[in-house]
Amino acid sequence: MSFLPVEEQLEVIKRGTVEIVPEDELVEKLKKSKKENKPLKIKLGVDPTRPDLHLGHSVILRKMRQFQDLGHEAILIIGGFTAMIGDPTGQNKTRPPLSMEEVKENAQTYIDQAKNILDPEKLTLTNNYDWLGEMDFMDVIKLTSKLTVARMIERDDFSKRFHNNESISLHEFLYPLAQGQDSVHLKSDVELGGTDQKFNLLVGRQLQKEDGQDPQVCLMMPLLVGTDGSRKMSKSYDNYIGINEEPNNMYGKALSIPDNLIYEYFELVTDIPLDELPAMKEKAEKDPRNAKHDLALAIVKLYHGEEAAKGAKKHFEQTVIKKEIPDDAPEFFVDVGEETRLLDIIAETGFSQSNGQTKRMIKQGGVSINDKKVTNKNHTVTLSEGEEFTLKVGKRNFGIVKAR
RNA sequence: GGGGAGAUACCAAAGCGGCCAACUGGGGCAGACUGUAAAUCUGUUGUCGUAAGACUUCGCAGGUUCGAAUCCUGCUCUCCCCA
Repeated sequence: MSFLPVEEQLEVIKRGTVEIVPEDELVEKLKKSKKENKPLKIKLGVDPTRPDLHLGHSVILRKMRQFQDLGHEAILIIGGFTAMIGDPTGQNKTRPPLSMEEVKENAQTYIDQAKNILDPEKLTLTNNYDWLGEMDFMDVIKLTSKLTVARMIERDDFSKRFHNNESISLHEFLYPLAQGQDSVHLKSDVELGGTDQKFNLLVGRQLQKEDGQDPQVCLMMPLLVGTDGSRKMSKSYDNYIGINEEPNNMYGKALSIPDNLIYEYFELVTDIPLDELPAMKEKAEKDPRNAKHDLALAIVKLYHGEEAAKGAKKHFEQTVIKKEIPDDAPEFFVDVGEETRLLDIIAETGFSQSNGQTKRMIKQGGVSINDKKVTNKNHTVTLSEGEEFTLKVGKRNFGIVKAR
């Protein structure tokens, strides 16, 4: 295949990118690749510890996809070996190491999900266990001699933990070296990572240089801010939008982001064309309400298709804006003529964690039957043949209860 | 190797023999409001029970006591200082 002009490639590559270190080397590599008609090796290491991918992960995976579309070679490294060490990056705690079995399982789920974003046909998959597992103690010691302790504790998260009197296990220091060794092994041209990975990516550069290789270019993507608008998107903060999430949830969550994030999301997690971005930016400022609906629609469409996206929009309008019962409310059944406690019905639906919580919600006016608030926590219902009612529990749990 | 400090509910952090299911903040949940599942304000926040109440929870295992998150013993883990 023939490559696009370097300028055009660069434009795509720089979409949403925070930093390219160093940019001129990237330009050189692109020129050379075009001239020799040889794709660049784009490396992305992933940790198979958290199998549920969300939009935060998608930022980097999408960048990887863009490189694929430009004709370069995407190499996904499953950190099988490194996961068994436990990556400390961005954590304030030591991560528990995983077993071989868990790694395999997680890696598979990861890949299955990543294939929603990457082009599986053009993807090279590797596992760093294959080469890191081969190293003997001497090799490891030689590797450690290439970085000083002072340099190591420069790293943001290490220095924070160090100053907060939190534990840092020695093996965690080996993580950046292991990751860097991956680059040496693969002779990667570019490594992708979040801004929190900068240190690790730079170690890769250094090790490649020492090995006499042309060092990789480090490309940092921003950490996507989560739906809470303040912290990075993460499962543990519960501010994430999962890529496997149900369309309705996905849509609603997308709408809950603060207005000032609308544009960023367009740029980083949707595929709207580059030349439409400026118009979106303007819309996000002038008409945030509609821009956000466009965004939610675009996101759901990306993972579930157009139909589902429209359905999610409708669902949202019904339940949240008009506060009506959605078309797709699940059904529950009670026995005909049997006096049944509402408490038990709700327990059946799974809308509440415990009877205590249900009682609390009733007390606070969070439960209604046919749009009428239930005030008595011992409320009972008796349905005759063919009778039914709509049940609302909390903000967004709807159900239809029928006699059986 | 020696000395010291600490481990409390989802997180942070009070409590230091009964009034503790445990102050407070964050988070969560609910209500009001809103273009929104945002922001704000208010309420609420172990499980079971109609209720009275019962049960489980304060690192783990035992013990003292009428009674322990609080006292004692052992264990595990973490941090600091010295070597």
